[in-house]
Amino acid sequence: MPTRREQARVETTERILAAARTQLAEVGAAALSLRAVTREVGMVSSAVYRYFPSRDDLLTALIIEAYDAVGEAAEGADVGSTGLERWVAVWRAVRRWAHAHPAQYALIYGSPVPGYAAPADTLPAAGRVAAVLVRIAADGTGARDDPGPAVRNAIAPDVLPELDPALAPAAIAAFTQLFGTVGFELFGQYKNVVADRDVFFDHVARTAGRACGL
Amino acid sequence: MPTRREQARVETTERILAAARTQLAEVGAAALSLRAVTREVGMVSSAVYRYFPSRDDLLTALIIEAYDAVGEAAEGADVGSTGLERWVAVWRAVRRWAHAHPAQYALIYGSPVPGYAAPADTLPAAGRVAAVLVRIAADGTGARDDPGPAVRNAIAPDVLPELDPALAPAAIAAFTQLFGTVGFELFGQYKNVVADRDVFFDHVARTAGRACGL
DNA sequence: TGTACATCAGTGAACGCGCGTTCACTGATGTAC
DNA sequence: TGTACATCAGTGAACGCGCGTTCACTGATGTAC
Repeated sequence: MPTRREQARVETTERILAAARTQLAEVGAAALSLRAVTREVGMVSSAVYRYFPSRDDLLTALIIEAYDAVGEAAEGADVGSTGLERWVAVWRAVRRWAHAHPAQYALIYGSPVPGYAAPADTLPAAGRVAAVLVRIAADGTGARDDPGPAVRNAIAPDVLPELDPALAPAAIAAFTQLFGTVGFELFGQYKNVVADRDVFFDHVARTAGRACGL
Repeated sequence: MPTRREQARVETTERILAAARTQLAEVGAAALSLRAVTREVGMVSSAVYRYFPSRDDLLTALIIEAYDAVGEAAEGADVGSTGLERWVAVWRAVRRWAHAHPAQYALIYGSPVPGYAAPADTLPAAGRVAAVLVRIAADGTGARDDPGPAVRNAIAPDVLPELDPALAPAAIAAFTQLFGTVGFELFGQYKNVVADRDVFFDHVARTAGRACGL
């Protein structure tokens, strides 16, 4: 059973992270300020150091949180359908999450925060969406054309062990296309270019899925 | 004939922009500081206001500069070959420019600077790379499959007047794929995933080109 | 060509502001006997 | 169950720092006559 202290610590940590998320949405990662966060929480600025040893550690926590959140969204959408339907459902879930949390999306898939180097702790969480897509592609039954040994060997060995090596380049290209499309939409590059983004996105998703043998 | 004053003004403006580019590479757009820029130029901080009315105007100038620079790189590569070769040459030029100028790339294709709204002045420069790609696709002779009226209508009208409407969705997806791939490479998402990025990139470029009827 | 005035680049001081982090402290909570 | 001590969350003051922008000024450059 957790002591009162342990309980309070968990709660306060969550309050700090929530305030940090709000700050993130308002001013972005580069301008995220510990003082503003603690002000919002209602504690004195130095108190945050009882929870996070520095600003960078708070950023790292936010990054892991965000990766886990998209990852969960993707995993949660991977139920109840098969093949191309299943693939499109996951794409849509990622997109929906991004639209609901643009600042967190920018934090993990946008330009890196200068002067901040993400530690290795973020890597497992970062791979969750890709893992879902690869799992779906691995179950595919459609046509797949082998890009040849040169391209196959361009992919890091052991990165997608469950997947037919001939499919790996297409899978990584699809992964890139997913985040590229969502990012362009979110960051305003489709202004005056793509009118109906739902339809366009679904089209891109299906095209990428077919290229992955679905 | 320009007066000494006019000449000096042009030179000083260029020195300020050059210092701003250096700053951009060091600390990123969000942290770019007028004081640091003027320090590097060797003038007093208030002097910059003779050249740019505010920090945001300096940022705008940097953005337009960057769009023009990639645009020029793309246009400069669009010579001496045809079809898929020509397409791949332009892709490579964009990638090469991005690798040479990662901070400027992040400024225009990365997450937007919070609190900064790009004015309409940036739009013409922003379209140059896309214009080159569309020109190449319009000359294509390969197979093209029509995605159907629903998807065709998802594209904003008049955005690509020179292009077969059946090709427009593929062209925009290709455009997205180009900047998505370059961005992922630059921002570290391919770490431990793509080993030979030259080969992978060329493969993606060719695949996208074929999808655009090349 | 020379003079009188207007323009404008750059200076230096000042404004009010916010930042990350350290440190000695108080008082509440938890633990061992 | 009660007491003595240890742990630790949060305080408040301070550190040294950098920021964007304004303003009155000096002195060089340009223009009109």
